[in-house]
Amino acid sequence: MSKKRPAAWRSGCPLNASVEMLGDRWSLLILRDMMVRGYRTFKEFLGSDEKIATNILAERLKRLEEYGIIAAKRDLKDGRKTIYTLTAKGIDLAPVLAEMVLWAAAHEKTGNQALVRQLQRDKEQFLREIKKRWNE
Amino acid sequence: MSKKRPAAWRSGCPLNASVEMLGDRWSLLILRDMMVRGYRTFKEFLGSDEKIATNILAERLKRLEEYGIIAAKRDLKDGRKTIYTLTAKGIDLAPVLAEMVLWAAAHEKTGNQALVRQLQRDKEQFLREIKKRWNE
DNA sequence: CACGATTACTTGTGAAATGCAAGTTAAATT
DNA sequence: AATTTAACTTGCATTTCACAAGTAATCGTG
Repeated sequence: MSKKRPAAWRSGCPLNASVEMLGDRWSLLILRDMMVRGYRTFKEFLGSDEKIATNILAERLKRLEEYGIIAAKRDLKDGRKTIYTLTAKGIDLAPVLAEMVLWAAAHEKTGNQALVRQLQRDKEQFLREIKKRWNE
Repeated sequence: MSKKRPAAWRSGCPLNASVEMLGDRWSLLILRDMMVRGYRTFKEFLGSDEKIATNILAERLKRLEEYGIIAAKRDLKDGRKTIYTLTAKGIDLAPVLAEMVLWAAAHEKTGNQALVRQLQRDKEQFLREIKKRWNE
């Protein structure tokens, strides 16, 4: 029942650690939703374009929390809701997401041009804004 | 038998495109091996620390080629070998890998400190060197 | 306070991906 | 000609994923 994380990484390479934490088809999209769109609840994540299944979303949120990338706490105003937030570790993923967005936008036909142009114009400022927003 | 790539992405978001191409536990490690270590053959990839299985490696190489991230050609000196190289699209992934390495190194206990320090000292020069090396 | 709606999950089940071991083919080396 | 090497392929057990349905706690409304 309870999933165990591996006690140690497959190798000591930092890239391997990243891949073991984030190398799947959903984790980075959840973080995008938090970072760029300001999503914070289960239901909001479910509403994203990619249509994640509820059991997968629940499992990924738990994983990300175990890895210290996000934090979960009850909503004080509405006890049904869980509020998910980025930790410092999670906020530090912004440059990774930014580079992945720029790469795909440069080589594939993609939408979301507002975000892409903003990144192309001034990536550093974009990253500063995300940090600032989350440190409030 | 023959795997079909999805005709269209799950969504138009560029991050989703990146995740669909690279969001698994092996693709980025193969690219790391090419980019950082200079590996170019099936056997070299097999020798990496993370111990990929031969069928998975074959499938991933095919995928990466289909996506235009790497190119495969026969070795003219040794007809048994296939030489895998990065395309321009593949070389452009260097910033993504660099940010993932820096992130993991900042938040996890990892090895490969030589690479990490080099990136921390001067990421831009590191990226220039990779480009230069691959454009020869 | 009863009752329907909402939120965040959990469970069941079939399909697909993964991992391991072994086998195959073509080309080079001895 | 026989052996070795490189790059796969195949078979099979295990794990993960995806879809649909169900459930428990909490909330808003009459």
